[in-house]
Amino acid sequence: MQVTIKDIAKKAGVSYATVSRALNGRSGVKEETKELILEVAKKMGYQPNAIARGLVLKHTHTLALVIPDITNPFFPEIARGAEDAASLLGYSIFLCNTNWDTDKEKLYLKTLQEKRVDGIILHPAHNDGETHLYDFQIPMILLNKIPGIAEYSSIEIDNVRGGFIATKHLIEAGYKKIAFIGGTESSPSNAERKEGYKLALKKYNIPIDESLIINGKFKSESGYESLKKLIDSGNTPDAVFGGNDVIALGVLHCAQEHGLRIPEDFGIIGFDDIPYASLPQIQLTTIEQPKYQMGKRAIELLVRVLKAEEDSEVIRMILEPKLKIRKTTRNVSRKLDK
Amino acid sequence: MQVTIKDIAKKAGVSYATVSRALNGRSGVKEETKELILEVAKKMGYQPNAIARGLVLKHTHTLALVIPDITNPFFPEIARGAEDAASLLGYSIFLCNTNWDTDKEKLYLKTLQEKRVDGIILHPAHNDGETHLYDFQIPMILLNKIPGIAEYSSIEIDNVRGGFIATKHLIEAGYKKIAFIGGTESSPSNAERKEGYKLALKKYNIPIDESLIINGKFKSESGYESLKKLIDSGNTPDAVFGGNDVIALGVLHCAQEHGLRIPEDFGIIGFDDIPYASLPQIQLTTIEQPKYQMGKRAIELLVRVLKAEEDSEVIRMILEPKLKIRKTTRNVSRKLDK
DNA sequence: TCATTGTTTGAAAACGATTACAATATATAT
DNA sequence: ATATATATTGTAATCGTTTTCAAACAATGA
Repeated sequence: MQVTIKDIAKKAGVSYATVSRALNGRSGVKEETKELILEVAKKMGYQPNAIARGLVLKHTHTLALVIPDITNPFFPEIARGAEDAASLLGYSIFLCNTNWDTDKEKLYLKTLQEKRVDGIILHPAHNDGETHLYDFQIPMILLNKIPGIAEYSSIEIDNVRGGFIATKHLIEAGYKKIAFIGGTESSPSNAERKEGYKLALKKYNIPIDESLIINGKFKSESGYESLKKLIDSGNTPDAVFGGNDVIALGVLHCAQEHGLRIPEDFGIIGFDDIPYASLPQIQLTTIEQPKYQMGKRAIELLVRVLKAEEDSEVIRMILEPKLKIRKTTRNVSRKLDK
Repeated sequence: MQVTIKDIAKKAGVSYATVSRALNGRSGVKEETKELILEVAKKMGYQPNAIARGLVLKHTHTLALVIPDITNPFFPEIARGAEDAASLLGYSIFLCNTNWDTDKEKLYLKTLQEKRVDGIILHPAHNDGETHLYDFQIPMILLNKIPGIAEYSSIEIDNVRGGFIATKHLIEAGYKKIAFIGGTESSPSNAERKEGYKLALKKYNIPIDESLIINGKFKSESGYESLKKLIDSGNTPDAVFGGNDVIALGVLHCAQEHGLRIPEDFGIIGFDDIPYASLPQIQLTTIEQPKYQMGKRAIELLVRVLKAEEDSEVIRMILEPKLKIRKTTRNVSRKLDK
């Protein structure tokens, strides 16, 4: 049925050890024999069996990408970056959606261990209670750090800085009453972005008004509701920094419904730069996360630790967030022109 | 290093055949011994080696999803549907992006063969020149049929019907001059949607005006340009059926820029129902493809043929497109109310 | 010609599981 | 107690590779 190395050996009249050597380009095979073997292999349609090879070599050239949900617009680009890098380096990738469920995450990690993947890149479902990560056998790098688990390398972006830049942009564009509408309070990235927000206000000597800081969920509806509450209570801000783009989109929707003129009287900035944000009909100003790069770098880092003989040290790679000015905030330079 | 079945056998004082039997719940092991073995295995932290198992069993419980580009908003839901179904059935999934490149597709198919995946679900990069699919060894099911390759089962949607429904909706909403702005002319799905468009016009005795049928690319810019040309040449339609949502979005953008009142004076319908379409700021009327279902069904079908002993026959599963009326077309029922 | 060296090759063990078959232990019937 | 059937266990082959070690061969120099 399946053509094996032995079949080739028989037909070529050599031992299968020689065939293996020839096929893998090992030295110590006469050029002549090698050519013969290669030809026979081709003629017979030989397909090496990676399973058998994996068994003896103890690696599979397979990696896994474990993320919450590929359907979330934040992840496809990461996945793409990861896959491009992996395929370039000769690795295949398992895609695993945890659906933000720690139990499913555990389960996946278990199967991945059984399937002997060489390494894993994981975006944890939650940032707490990830105790199952402690005694983990397989090299792993984290997207988003988990506070308290120091043993894994990670790729992160500087959320504090991102929050700072976002708020600074709003201030420089002349907005005065700037609200922060965030996601889950327990999420570290949310906390960090908020910290950046406060930092910027402080730097420009703007008092921090806690009534303008709202925690909700990383959902569009949450952004919508939060702004609505602010407006209904007569506490309408003239700009908001959304904890992520999805929230900002909800905010935008609400603002539009209330007839606020954007960006003239009301500015909105998000975070992530998901594909939606750049749609001509949306044009959301936001902080870009280098998503493709995150995926790519994560794989490259992972492969580097795989190749390293000794236990490599823990590395934290911090990527820079970048301001993308579009149409939901006043353009600073235009303002300066006046 | 790694705990094997032999280690367990030694510690439990039995042969490793018995261990294997106990671990796999095979009959013919005394309850007592079985419990002992299970306990020892647990205590030693045994992780079965799927590679070794795969070698003898000749299956890997691994599938692959080969698609053009996970970054394209059409695919994440398919991927999610596929993965959910697969994980429920005990399979893992390789994610492979061909980037619309037949060579890369070929290469992936080769590695997947070497890695001995049990089956593949493939959305071909192109619908022609896929000759490498002919002598393929591994069970495969196609997303989108390839004309002329009859040997594979496939999951499709009825594009002709989708095109028909879309156009019918436009007609019933009272639009008179309906253009079709399509994607790549060579793409079968495009041709089929166009056919549905013509069918609907015929049914309502509307003459087909070839100047209102435009072929371009499946890109937003293409939709934008195509409508612009129509407008510039004084041939402005009062509605357009876009070959897919991305095109329709480009059309929408152009229409908005030209101050056309949507949906009062100008109607737009797309195809696919990508996530963008339902954004509150967009609200594009469209034809929904059951993307999640497509992924799910594809996996289920694939697994069914894997489990079937005999060569199962070729199955074509045709899914139904569904009209999603949103805000870029007049609502039919409202019109009827008058 | 013979020892010495370097190249090619082959035999066999190993990777970690499953399973057919044989062997042993236990239970049942006479 | 003996023969027979049944339940439990062990031995060894197998899956398709890679690789160590030793054997065979060819080439070189004395």
